[in-house]
Amino acid sequence: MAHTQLVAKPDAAKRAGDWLSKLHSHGYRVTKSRRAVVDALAEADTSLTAADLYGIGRGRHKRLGLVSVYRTLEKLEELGLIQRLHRPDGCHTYISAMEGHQHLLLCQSCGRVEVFHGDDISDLSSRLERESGFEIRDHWLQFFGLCEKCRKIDT
Amino acid sequence: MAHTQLVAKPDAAKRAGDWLSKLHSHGYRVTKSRRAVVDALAEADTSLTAADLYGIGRGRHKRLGLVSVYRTLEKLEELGLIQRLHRPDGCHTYISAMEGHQHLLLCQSCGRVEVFHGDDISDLSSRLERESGFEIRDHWLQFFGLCEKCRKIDT
DNA sequence: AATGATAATGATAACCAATATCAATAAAGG
DNA sequence: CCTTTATTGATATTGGTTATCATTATCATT
Repeated sequence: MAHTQLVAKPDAAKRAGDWLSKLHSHGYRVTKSRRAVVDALAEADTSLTAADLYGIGRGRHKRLGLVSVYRTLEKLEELGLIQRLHRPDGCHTYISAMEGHQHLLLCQSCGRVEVFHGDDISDLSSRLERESGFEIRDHWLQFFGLCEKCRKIDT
Repeated sequence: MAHTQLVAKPDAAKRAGDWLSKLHSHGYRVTKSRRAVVDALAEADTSLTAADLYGIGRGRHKRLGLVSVYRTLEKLEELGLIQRLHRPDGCHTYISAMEGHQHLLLCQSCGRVEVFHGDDISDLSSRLERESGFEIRDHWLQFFGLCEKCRKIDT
């Protein structure tokens, strides 16, 4: 197992621009609604729900509709630019996907997300395929807890 | 990492009896509705939704209501007798919890669930706590794919 | 076995995230 | 500038889950 390390997030403005050009290069139009959602999510350092993005996005584009938030997120996920997270209550939140599939550390209090590298589960995965006969297509590895700040606040 | 091994499920009738006595010993009453849900889930070899259990349970107890299914599942989970699983679409399914927290192998086609042992993520967990400052309280490790039967059927 | 306090039930309504509908609007290549 | 058509947003709808509440049934006590 390689050394585990936390990953620093790249610059938000650059990322937003990258996402918009990627949308454009795939035949999707760059609209004010999409700009608003992309900017909001690219700047975030926590995972956000569609409702969160709707609230933030309307600060930038007053006419923004909730449905457009969902549709934009759908496209961004399809292009592999963001990752949809599953919360224990069944709702979804979204974060930018830095490089392919990520393993995550989620704060149950403030929503902060840390991404980590260095855990190689491919050998576990292939062992399970051999022993179970399954063809493994996807996996989730997520840790839930309290981040450093929230540990101090929540006693 | 210890040797990974699949786990065989214990006898269904015994398990159902155990669950009912555990409910009783915790001050919960043993009703026909709860019997129906408990029996249905204890016999299952796949994960089931609340609606599934409602359908199966009504074969045993005609008056069974969907709400009682949810309430029974809530109690069983509270007592650590079953485990609630999170599907990518946000819905929930339920399986019997054999021994504490389980790591899972889920068939995306038929719902079959295999439990496996031998993956020790406690060292990964404690390493992440040191490096991130998080206090880790829970985790998910789930693999999704096709079981042996469904691989053959779905080409 | 009968009683009674109260946990549990189930029909119904309510809730909420997510999706479908559809006429009106705006992006972007020509 | 202009036309095509992808996109928008208000609204209605879906589907899983939870809340409400009068009625019923469990089970320790008698």
